[in-house]
Amino acid sequence: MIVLSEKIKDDILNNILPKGAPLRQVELSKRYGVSRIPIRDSLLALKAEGWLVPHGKAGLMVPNLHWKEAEELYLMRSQLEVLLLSFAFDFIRQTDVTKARKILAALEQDELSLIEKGNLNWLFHEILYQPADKQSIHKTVSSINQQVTRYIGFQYGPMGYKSQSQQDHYELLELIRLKKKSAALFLLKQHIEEAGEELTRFLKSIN
Amino acid sequence: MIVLSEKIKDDILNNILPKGAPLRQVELSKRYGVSRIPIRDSLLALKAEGWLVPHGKAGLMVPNLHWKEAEELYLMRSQLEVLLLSFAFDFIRQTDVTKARKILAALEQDELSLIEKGNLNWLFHEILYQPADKQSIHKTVSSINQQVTRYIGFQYGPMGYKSQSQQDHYELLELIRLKKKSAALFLLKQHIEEAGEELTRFLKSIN
DNA sequence: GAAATAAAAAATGTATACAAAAATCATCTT
DNA sequence: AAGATGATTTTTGTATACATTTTTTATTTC
Repeated sequence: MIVLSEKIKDDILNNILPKGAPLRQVELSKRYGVSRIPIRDSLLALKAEGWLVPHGKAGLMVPNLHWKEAEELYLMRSQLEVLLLSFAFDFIRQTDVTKARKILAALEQDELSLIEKGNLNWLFHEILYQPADKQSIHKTVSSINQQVTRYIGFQYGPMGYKSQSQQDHYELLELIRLKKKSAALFLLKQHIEEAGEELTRFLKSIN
Repeated sequence: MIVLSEKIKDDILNNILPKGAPLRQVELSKRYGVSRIPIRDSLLALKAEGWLVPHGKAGLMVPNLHWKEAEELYLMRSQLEVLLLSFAFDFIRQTDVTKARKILAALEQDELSLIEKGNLNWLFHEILYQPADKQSIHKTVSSINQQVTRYIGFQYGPMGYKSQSQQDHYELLELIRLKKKSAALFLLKQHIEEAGEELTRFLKSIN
């Protein structure tokens, strides 16, 4: 079985848990069929990762989605991921590109859940960053991307975002194949910034 | 009383807890005079924040210091903090500069503990970033700086680092006062990169 | 009727007890 | 003697029970 905190993350992503209201430990313990102790363990870990925020003097809650947070997450992504790609660039092998291409193919399918799409998207980027061999940065960026998945329901739902994003992905692989480093870095920066801007614009519009 | 996880952090910083060996929950519960439950709560939170890492199949340990991690932490600092300063720059007020100056004065004292010095150093930077009003980025940068404090024993101990750093700080305030934005951003970048390089060099030399 | 206070209820925080898993040690085999 | 196997001990993981804090509700006062 998957770890409890991952299950809770999924339920946050799928809007099963209420936003803005305190999560009740007994409720959760009934829902997941365990005692309050492992629930507490998970909640505290999720709090440390930014998935939950304090609610008043006691209790934790799922924070509401906010365009400002999305904007900042994408800002950090663009800064750190361009850095990772620049370190990785010369070490990306043909086999990496092949792996990345397979993920893009998998992304073309239609029967994917939001979470699966989000994971595949991150997996694609991850393959390109791995050769940088920067574990600490990678970990931070991974955590930021996890956070971004909270907003992904919008990205792949109401927004017709997918196609442009996929096109960027293919172009990026092509630039890597051609060893055009600065062009690749610029495209990646654009790709992330545009995704961030589009998402931010959308979030503003629905509030 | 300070929260338990903060107390444990302090003890990690002061090398009171063993590095590389699993932390035993019963030992810790005796040391801190509480049961294992709050110990577990703290350990899991610290794990999520990167202060502890898994030890084999079970248990957590304080990771050993490694130049590679330090290097990466400073890389992230330089990327994200320059970003924060660039957003903050036009909103930094005279009162902020005054506050920052006071912190620098406090840093001149000699009877400060390593942790106090580290905190004051971060406080100085934080004052300059606050006007950017970027809470998510700020939170991430704050967490990275917390991590950096693990290495601070070296920075302010064996290394004669302090004076150069302080000088940079004063110069930075002066550039802000003169509204020389790009010069200030460049100095900050330099300041962080040099600190990172010096620390990294030192860590390499002692291994 | 609104604000303040006190009592009740509910929720979180912690300790103890037990279950499951991991690590250690001794024994056996080759 | 090195490695494998199994028993023992240790350690972590979880449930239950209790303590403390927080929140809610009811009551009082103006």
